[in-house]
Amino acid sequence: MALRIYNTLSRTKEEFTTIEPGKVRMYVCGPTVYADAHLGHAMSALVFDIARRYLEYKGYDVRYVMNFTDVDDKIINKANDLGVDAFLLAQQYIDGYKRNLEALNIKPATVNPRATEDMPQIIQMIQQLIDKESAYVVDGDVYYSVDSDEDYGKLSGRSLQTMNAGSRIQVDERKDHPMDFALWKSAKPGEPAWQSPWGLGRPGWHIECSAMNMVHLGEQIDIHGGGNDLIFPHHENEIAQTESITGKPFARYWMHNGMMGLKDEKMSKSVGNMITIDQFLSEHPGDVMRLWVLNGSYRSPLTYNESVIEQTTQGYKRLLSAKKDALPGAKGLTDRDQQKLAEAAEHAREAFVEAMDDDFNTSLAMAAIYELVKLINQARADGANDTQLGMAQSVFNELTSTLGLVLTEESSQGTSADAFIDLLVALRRDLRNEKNWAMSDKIRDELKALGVFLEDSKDGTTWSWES
RNA sequence: GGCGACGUGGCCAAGUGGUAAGGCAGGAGUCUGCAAAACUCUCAUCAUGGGUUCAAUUCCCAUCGUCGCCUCCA
Repeated sequence: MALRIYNTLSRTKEEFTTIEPGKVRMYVCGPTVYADAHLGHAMSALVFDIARRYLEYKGYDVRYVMNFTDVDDKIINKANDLGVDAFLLAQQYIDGYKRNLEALNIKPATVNPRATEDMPQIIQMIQQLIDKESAYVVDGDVYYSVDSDEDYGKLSGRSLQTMNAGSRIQVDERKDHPMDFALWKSAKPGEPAWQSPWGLGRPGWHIECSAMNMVHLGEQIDIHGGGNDLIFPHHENEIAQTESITGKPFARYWMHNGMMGLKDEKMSKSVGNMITIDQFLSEHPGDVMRLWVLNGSYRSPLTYNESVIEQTTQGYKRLLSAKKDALPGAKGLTDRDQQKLAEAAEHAREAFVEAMDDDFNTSLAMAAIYELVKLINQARADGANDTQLGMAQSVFNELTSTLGLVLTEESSQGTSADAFIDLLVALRRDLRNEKNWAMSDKIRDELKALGVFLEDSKDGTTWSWES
């Protein structure tokens, strides 16, 4: 069964093949680092982490590049306001973002380039564009000429004729065409600047990504990802720049995730309606964020609200239930039932793969996992022993970890408390034997208030730290 | 104004030309001293109006509504 990916370029699902057999060159647009990252960034990072993990599960060797845009008006303005160095300010947010990604169990990228560290390649590419007459210099600024590119607009489905540039912002009179965009901006006082053939200045946003792709992945890549708000103009312009230079198709598959919304509006730094990743993770496990993304389609928008997070948390607890041990008095399944369990687990794996192969249909893949949860819990209720459960649980672990779920219970904050809890549970057992329900319930309630969760069964009591 | 996406049960959300996965919540049971968990059973005709078809939620058109992009943005 072959993996199919929805390609924004063709607006259809296409069978996935790579430039180099067994290897995937993948680039994902990372954030502009001038503020704490919010849930929209988390969504995007999770979507592509899941895609990457699945590609690796399929046996691909993935070279995964996620950049940081670290030179930009907003960073410069903020650094100037604070009176700090822009490069260091960016570094601070980069560090914070990396901590966020780690907390969300997002695998580290193979490389995290930052634009200011690939300046020679940026300048070289601009020069190549000028040499090919795809770009022109005006007073120390360099612009890309959209008229030089006959298929400009192919990603976003826009034609130059129908685009009404300048309808909302003023067009710079010095540009040949209103849609021409800056490759290089001459330095203004108080801005970081680099020496170039056109004088001191700094690069435009779009050329940075083209250059980082070139340096870290080469002229042609397999997958280029990012939020769908980047389709135009950012990715359109990346294509124009890179293909004008190489004359070859740039990325084979363009993948775009849907936007994160908050109260019927896109969550964004500029609108100010955002929940930061830090805020979210202070109240919820990282798995809940990931599960929320997995519940839907990566190309569709996601709208934040408390009740959906609550629902997701319940689903998360259900997943956790599959990992529990056999019941204390488990007698073991018959060989026949054990065989049926093994077959059902295998079936779940097949359903999972089939779902993921269809453009990463995580919603369907989760349905397969929930089926497996039910099977495991049924088997446990039917008396399966740990070995028998373990066979199905290993499939469960394989599938959930492919999606990047961690699913480890918050274990004891300090193991030193465990002995005391065991002692209380033992005392409570005696109270229950004496049918002292009032005292035993009191212990259970008060432990719960402390975050310790007791569950009684006819074979004894188990306890865990509640998350 | 242009381009694109979407509208499925109380909520989240897959999906298909032949009468609708999964999760949460709800209802009824099993188990249990109780609670919790788990398990069993139960809960929709797919925005509206037309059209094509033997048959449409799935295709086409229109209407209404929502969202994204066209400006920095994951």
